[in-house]
Amino acid sequence: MEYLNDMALFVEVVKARSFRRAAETLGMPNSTLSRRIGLLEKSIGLRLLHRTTRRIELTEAGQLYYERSKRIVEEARIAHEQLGEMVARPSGVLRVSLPVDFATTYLAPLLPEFAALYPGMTFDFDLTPRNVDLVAEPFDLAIRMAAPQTPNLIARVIARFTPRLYAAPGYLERNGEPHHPSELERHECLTMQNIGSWILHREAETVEVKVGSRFRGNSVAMIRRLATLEMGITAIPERVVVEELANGQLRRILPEWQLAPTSAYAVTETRLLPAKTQRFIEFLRERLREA
Amino acid sequence: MEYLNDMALFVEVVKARSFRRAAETLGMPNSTLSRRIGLLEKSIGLRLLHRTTRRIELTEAGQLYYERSKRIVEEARIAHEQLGEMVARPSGVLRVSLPVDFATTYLAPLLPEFAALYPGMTFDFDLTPRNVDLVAEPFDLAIRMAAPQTPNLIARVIARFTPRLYAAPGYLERNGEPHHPSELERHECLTMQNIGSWILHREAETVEVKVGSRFRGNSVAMIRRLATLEMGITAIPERVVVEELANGQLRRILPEWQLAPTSAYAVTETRLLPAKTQRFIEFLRERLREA
DNA sequence: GCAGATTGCGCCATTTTTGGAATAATCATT
DNA sequence: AATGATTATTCCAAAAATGGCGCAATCTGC
Repeated sequence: MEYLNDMALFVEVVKARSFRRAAETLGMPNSTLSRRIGLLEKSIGLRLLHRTTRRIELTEAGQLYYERSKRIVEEARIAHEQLGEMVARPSGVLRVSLPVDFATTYLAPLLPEFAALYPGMTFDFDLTPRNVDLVAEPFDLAIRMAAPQTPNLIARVIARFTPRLYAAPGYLERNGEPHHPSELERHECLTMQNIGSWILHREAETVEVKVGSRFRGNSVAMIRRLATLEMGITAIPERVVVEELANGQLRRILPEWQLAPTSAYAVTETRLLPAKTQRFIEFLRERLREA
Repeated sequence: MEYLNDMALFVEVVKARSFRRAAETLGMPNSTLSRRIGLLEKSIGLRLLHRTTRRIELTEAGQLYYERSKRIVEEARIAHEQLGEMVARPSGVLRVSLPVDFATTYLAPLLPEFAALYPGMTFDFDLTPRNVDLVAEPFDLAIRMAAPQTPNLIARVIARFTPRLYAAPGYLERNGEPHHPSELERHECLTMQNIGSWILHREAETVEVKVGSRFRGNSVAMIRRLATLEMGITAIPERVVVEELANGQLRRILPEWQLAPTSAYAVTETRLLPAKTQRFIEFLRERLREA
């Protein structure tokens, strides 16, 4: 079963009708070519071509073998070219698993442009909080808000978020506006699940404050809604609340302070990705570098 | 263009749904298999299968590649099996170039049996005294009465002839019967072209006698005919004149003496022969060992 | 004819590939 | 949860393939 490469060499020799020319087009020394063909013949126990130094002629067996081989080699070449196209030209269905919030806030606005860029692509988004199994399920890509600790998964940062603090004017009127992070501990701080404290930065200064409230959720949209409903202070990237800021539903507080940046990751099972996936990640990185 | 073998390995891995099992059926260490598949993936720039240590799953690219590859590999396997059959089961046309005398005297009687042995074979005999070019002309085999001095031609002895001396009774009556080789010089000795002397053996004794006559020919049949027509003494293998001996046309003389054996050769362009040629040579060697 | 050019093949130092053992990682079972 | 079994991958010494080079043989242009 180790004769398949030699088959391709044989086809090339027959096509070129010469060892030397075949070796040239193949980019290999003719000593190698000659030996490989000789070994192929020995392995099947038949001489495939009569050779003089000036001319080569197919034997009966060689004729038969060539007729079959050239088709086989050609088909193999096509199969590889097709794969090559997958690497070069984005097409087909891109299956992405990603969090709802990321999809609606960050991805959705970018999609029309990306889709227009690559007309051959279609999209299949699975908006789910769970961490899908990239190996078992047919996803090309997952977007995660935290780097996966699983080994043999490749994670690339596609966006860095710097959450800042926002609250509804009504909430601030009722509870007062904090002027230093330390004051946050006595406020309602709307946080995502599993978050116990905020680490706040101002220039080189860093303050960690324990935060908490009666409301927690795993949805940024939910947190934001709670904030506009004057339920508390939230730490959230600016882009998420740009509309609420514009119409006055929310107002930034402690404007000199910001939280430690968090990142969004494009997670894949491998680095050897088809073009559709590569371009998508590339595009997101470019557009979301500093979100 | 060096990925064709790896394609076969990939197909095997997919079929076995496991590297280990595939390596087993392929008879290779799984370390090699793993590395080869990995290199294949790297060379095309796409991952073909998602692997955990427990399960193998095709990627989209892998699925596509497998669909194409399995057909290609299967066809290649069939092509090789077909060649294998050419080695194993003799079939097709056997083209032989051989001398007329060998054909009529030695080969013809054997042909019915050989032809019956291999019904798939047909025969094309070219009876010619010239030395055909085995490389340029489509002959599978040439039978020669002398070893070719050309290199890169393979000659196998298929028969050894021990010529003995015969003459027609009428000739002997007229010219007397010699009782020692030395007497031959004054006889009409019918020889093949280019033969100047006979080397005669009796036990360990050797005598060389200059021979010659008014008749020479390159045909044994011609020489034999001249002998029966009482034109002289001839040195010829017994089998050639068995009929003439039986009906008294010829008689053996100097019965204790015989000429140096000569050989008939099966000459081919290579040792890598299809079954039809191999079996033919084999058959001739068996039946003509001591002619 | 004859000389130069071309071609296939054998030889051997060098590079590449291989294969067994160790390692990492996953799944089933307790 | 933890253990044990199974499996893919990595590492490194050993084996194999490679590729200039020279040789022998042949063909082409003069």
